[in-house]
Amino acid sequence: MTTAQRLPARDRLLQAADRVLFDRGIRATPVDELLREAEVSAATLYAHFGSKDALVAEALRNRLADWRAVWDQHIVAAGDDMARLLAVFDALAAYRGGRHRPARWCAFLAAATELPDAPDEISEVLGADTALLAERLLQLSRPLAGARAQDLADEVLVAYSGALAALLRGSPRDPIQVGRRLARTAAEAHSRG
Amino acid sequence: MTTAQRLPARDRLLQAADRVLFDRGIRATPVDELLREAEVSAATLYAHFGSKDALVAEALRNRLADWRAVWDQHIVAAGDDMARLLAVFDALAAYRGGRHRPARWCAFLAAATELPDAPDEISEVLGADTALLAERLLQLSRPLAGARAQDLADEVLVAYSGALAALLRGSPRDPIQVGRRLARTAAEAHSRG
DNA sequence: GTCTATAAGCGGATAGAC
DNA sequence: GTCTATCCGCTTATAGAC
Repeated sequence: MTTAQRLPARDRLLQAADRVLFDRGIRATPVDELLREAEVSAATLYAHFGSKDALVAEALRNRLADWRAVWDQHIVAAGDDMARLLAVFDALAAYRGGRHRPARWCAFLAAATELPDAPDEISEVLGADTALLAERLLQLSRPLAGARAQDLADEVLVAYSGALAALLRGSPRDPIQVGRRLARTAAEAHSRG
Repeated sequence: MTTAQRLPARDRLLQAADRVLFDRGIRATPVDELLREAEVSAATLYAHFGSKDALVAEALRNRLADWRAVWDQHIVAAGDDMARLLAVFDALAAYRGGRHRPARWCAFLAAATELPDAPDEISEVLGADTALLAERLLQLSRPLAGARAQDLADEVLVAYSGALAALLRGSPRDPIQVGRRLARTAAEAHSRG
């Protein structure tokens, strides 16, 4: 183990952004708080990113990459078609229990709500998250639902989004498991034809 | 038909708030825009409500009352237990097609995200919406799922929240119908025991 | 060259005075 | 109803430290 290294300012900023922004709220978090958390000066932030929005966008892109990787792992580890489809819920639970401080609900949907007039750079990340979900769920639905794969994929996307929104709501207690149940039942119904 | 009456300033403010706030965003809408929309002066707003937050809270309370009424009607009009449980989705579709300008997704969940440090007055309305949903869905689940009514109610709440979140996401195309399907399948599964 | 500290500009939003 | 004070948040300028 080498001595503890201090990360460069840019990385400290991204870490602080990921830690604070999606937990306490993007608009609710002033730049000064990020600067304090990251122990970085304002000049450095604007030298590296140019704006708060650009820092938000980069933090979201990193989060999407991490989420995709976690989801990948859970798909690979799954044993059959049903488990592969439901892996999105296990991945979500794992992601939220992992090294990130869990967002209050969903960083991408929160950004969409909090920043309705956000620069394209930001709305593109939500679009990319949604596209990733829609495409993968469709692929994973095919072996289970055949010609009705699109219907099943839509249903799982709604169940997944519902788990996230229910986290924000605070009810039911364990929305990710509830969403998973919902998705499993839908998949079984389509399998029976 | 009598001559068109000009509503009092307080009502014009509440109408403008309902029209603009939940469509364009609560924080994204400056007070000045509400004043222009309502054709009211700032002094009047602060005389009646005291703050923007208080106006938001009142607009949310009105919205919850209207939503409850629409849901009521759809439950009463429903023909059997299954239709009564699924009425929440038909009511949602009707509410969004009704006299309100539809919110971008959900006024209550949006308020929760946009105003994480909101005064109690505001978070209470989200709590009331969630409590209304949870209690009613549990009652409506009993005839269909018996001892497992709580599980079914949780599932419908997640499907409902997912329909709303999917509106924000922009995918799938018709999330309310997808949520309804999800809920129906869940209910059928519980009915078969 | 990278980063810090400080300060100040500036627009926008809330609130209250007149 | 108009006008204004005040505050707050984002951004930039300046000057200097490691």
